[in-house]
Parts: sequence; C-alpha cells; structure tokens
Amino acid sequence: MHTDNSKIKDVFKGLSFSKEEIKIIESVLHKVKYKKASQLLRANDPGDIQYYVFDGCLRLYYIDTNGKEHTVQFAVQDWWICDATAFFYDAKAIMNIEAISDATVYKLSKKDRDFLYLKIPKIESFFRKKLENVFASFQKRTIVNLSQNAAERYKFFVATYPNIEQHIKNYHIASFLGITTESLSRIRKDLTHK
Amino acid sequence: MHTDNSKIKDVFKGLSFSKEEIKIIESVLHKVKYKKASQLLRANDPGDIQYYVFDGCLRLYYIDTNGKEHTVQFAVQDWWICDATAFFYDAKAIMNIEAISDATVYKLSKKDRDFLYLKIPKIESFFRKKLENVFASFQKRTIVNLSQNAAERYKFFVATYPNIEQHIKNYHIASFLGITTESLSRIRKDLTHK
DNA sequence: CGTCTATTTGAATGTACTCAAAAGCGGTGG
DNA sequence: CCACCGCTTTTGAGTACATTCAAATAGACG
Repeated sequence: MHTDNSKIKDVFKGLSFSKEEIKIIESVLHKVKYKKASQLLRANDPGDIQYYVFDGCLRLYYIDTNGKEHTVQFAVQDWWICDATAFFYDAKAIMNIEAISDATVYKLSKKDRDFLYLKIPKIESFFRKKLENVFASFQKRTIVNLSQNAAERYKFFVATYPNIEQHIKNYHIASFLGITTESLSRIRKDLTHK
Repeated sequence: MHTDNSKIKDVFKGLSFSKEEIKIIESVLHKVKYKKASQLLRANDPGDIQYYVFDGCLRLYYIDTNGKEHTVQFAVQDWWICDATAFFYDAKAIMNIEAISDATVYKLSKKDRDFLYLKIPKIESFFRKKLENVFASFQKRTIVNLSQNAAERYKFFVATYPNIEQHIKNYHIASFLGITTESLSRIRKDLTHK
C-alpha cells in the first residue's frame, strides 16, 4: 500500500479524515516495535513523547529514593501513555516507561501534537475527550485508594481491567496497588478459599 | 455596568473575546453564592455542572458504604471542580460537593459547555489545558500515595497546596490523605518536635 | 534435569487504626 | 468577664493489617 492509513483508523478511532489530513498525520505518527523489557522512557530524559499502544503492554512507573518501583499506569491496546508532568510542562521525566511484553506502538512528539492541533482541530477535540476519560478514571482510583483496603483494591483492579490482568505478573499488580508481592499473594489465597 | 465582563476575565484568564463572544459566555455562566456548609452536589443527583471557584473553598468527597467521608479534591480560588464520572459520562453523581467556607462560584452546565465549545473553539482549548494540568497532578498524587508514608504525604500536601491548608480543618486534610484525624495529629506533633 | 524467575509461606515487626477519654478553642449568653 | 457549650484536636492503650526478612515451593524454558 502506498499510503497505509490503517494505523490512523486505529489511533484516531471514530474520526474520519481527508487525504490531505491523512498525509499530515502519517508524517508525524511513528510506528515502532519494542521487545519485551525495552525501556521507552527513563527518568531525567525529556518526556516529550506520547505513546499509543497498538499491541502489547507498557508500564509507567516511578522509582523512589529507596530504589523501589511503583507502577502508576499500565497501557494495553488502544491506550495512550506518557509522563504527564514531563509531557505537558516540557519538563524532564520523573517516571519510566517499559514494555512488559513485545509491543508495537505509535509515537507522537509534543511538537507534532501541537502541529496536529493547529492543522486538524478535531484531533484536539479527540485528545480532550481522552483527557476527560483519564481524569474520571483517576478520580475513581483515588476514591478506591482512599476508601478500600488492599483486598478490595485488588478486586477493583481485576474488575476494572480484566484485559490487563492477564498480561501482567503479580508483582507488577502489587506495585500498582501499592502493596508487596507477599501481601498480594495472601490476598489472592484468601479470595480463592471463599 | 451593562455588560459586566469582569467575571469572564477571571474565569477564562488569558483569553480575550469579542463582544459577541462575551455575550454568549455571559448567558451560560451563572454566578452563585453559597453559605459555609452548603451542599452543591449530592451523590445520585445529576452531576452535569462544573463549578468555578471565584472565592472561598469547596470540597469534593465520597461517602463509602460505612458512611465514612473521603475527600478527593479541594478547590480554592480559580479552580474548577466536578464529579468527573458524572460530568463527562452523563452519569449520576457518586460524589458530593460542599462549601467548607462561604463561597462564590460560577456554574457551567455540560450542555452550555458544549455550546461554548461549538461557538468559541478556543474555550475548548482552554479546558483541554486545564485537563492536562489535572492529569499531571493526579499522576503525581498517585506516585506520592504509592511511595510515601502518611507523614511524607502530609508534607507533600502542605508543600503543594500552602494556600489550601490555611482554610481547612485538619480532619478534612486527614480525609484527603487517607488517614484518621488521630494519625494526622500525631504526625503534626512529630513534625513540630523536630 | 537444572537454572532462573516468580510466587507462596512463616514469623516477627511496624505503621496506622479503633475506641475512649481528656484537653483545647471559639463563640454565646448570663 | 467568665461560665458554658459544641466542635476540633490531642493523648493513651489495645488491635489489625500490611510489611520485612528469610526460606521454601512452584513454573517456565533451554
């Protein structure tokens, strides 16, 4: 295919574009394949890239002063992911992104994103809606974190992201829930014995 | 003043508007004063209003199945606040909003917001940027919640929102941090003894 | 089968919680 | 001006939940 616009259909699902627009989008959206355990972003690097997951699973995590990792977000098919502080404030990354499986992603730089907003305003609308979804899910996660114990948070996670849970090691889930692998193991044991 | 556009200058700080546009905005932005302890939103009500705080302090909170309150967000001057799930997904509110001081707010309904987006696209851009800020601060809060103990979370809160801390009772701060008032009291004691 | 990684189990520890009670603070009225 | 009341914060003692550290078991893969 000369102009393979299939990726655009995936990335900007729901929108339709003119040939002109497709050309523009093609020029800024870069497909990259990563092997499992690849590091896409490291703390202190510039964080000016948003990643769209076409296939596979990514993990956004923070390394604290004791060297412990804390998973802030996972991203599977059709999710966007970035270090928000870095991306939106043009700051250096404080978080890391790694592929926890082989993954195919589309990269979009902030500069190119702004260019898209200018040329194709409906893309700004599209991302505005994505941001609304993220906002809503963070509010919910905050509620759960504040009001539920570890077992309930685990149940919420499994119920909310059944498609994510499959791909992921338990120790990653534990680090997302803010508990140790040992605690998660005991929680899972309790749940099966009921 | 015939057309008092001062409120627009506050609410959409940084933007400039034509007379036409100002008229439109005036027609959808409603100024309301609330007394301390007023309830602006209750769980199960429609949550289709965004609130802009002109003056005073609001609190967004969740009541869990045991009747305990958990503060998800505060809003002081120049902040927007809403139950995101309710507002963005046209669902019923799961959270509550109350004034924790006398407050002056501007209300904007979702219907009117969409009307504004249509008529004045730069307002959509304005809110898109607000959403980015919210996203970034939630990611940071998530990191802190996952990686820090209660004392560190308290220090982070005070450092991040010095202007909020003044207005607020300690038991509200505790409910924001996910700890009891007793624990917060002990933490504060420890900090002053250093 | 052996090695590496991930998960589970156990025992001791720690952090924050619950419940109960005391102290502090602010406003109101006698 | 002080006594009282309601609300907020502090203190104390016992408890619960999750952690740490160490070791055993289970899986995956060559």
